Amino acid sequence: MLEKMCATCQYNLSIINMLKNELPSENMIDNLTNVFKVFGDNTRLKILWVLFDKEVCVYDIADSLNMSQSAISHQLRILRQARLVKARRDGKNTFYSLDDEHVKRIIEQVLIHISE
Amino acid sequence: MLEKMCATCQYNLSIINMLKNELPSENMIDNLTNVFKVFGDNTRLKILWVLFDKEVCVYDIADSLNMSQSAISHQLRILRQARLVKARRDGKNTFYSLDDEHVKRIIEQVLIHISE
DNA sequence: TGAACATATGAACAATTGAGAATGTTTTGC
DNA sequence: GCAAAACATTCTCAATTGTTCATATGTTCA
Repeated sequence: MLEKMCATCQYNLSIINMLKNELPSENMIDNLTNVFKVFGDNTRLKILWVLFDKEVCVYDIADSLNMSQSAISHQLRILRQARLVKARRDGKNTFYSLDDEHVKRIIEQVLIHISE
Repeated sequence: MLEKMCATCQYNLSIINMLKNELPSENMIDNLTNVFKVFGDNTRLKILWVLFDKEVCVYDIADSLNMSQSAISHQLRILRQARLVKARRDGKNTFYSLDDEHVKRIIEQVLIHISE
């Protein structure tokens, strides 16, 4: 299946190859685990899922997950700080969406892992 | 940069595209977050880093991370249960290595995310 | 301006988690 | 068989984390 890698794959691999021979700094490890910790919560992962292909306001996220507005708002702040989602205010509503394509790619890789 | 995706990239994207339109089951979410939780700890991430390109026994992992054998063993069990590392006994030693290439790919994606 | 709606924040509490200490289990060499 | 080496496991405690409840902030419109 891996006959020939495209530029994207090669670029990605090069990043990890650069680092594989030495332990990264404690700071780099912190940055990495902090991102993983943000993904490691059911509520946050569901929020990301809701935002996969559309922009949604806080109330609608809470509604579709059947949770309180407060709980969702708290988690959205954590997701925002990790730069996984971005917010856009429109009148009384704040609409959230994924900050970049990496979010999908990260979840994608874990999905591939558990589906084997 | 994304001129044309290779088979690997397309396969990967197809997995997430399949799922994006509906909330996954609670069970699927649990499986996903459990993997993220395992990655979300400094000690475990460093262990994975040590194992990136070689097989290492418990004592040597503890030594290179300057931590107790007990702490390392504890985390290795969690990594084993998540199928991120595998163990091979050779006499008195147990050698650990990454269970598959996904481990690298998962960390790789997060590295790409934080390096932007 | 003030009521109504949408969202954010703070404090408190319960649940989870990582590390250390002590102990248990396997394996090797004598 | 026994001692030593290499790991694994159990228990406990301190620290972190997610949720709820109450309250604050911000926005629109009459």
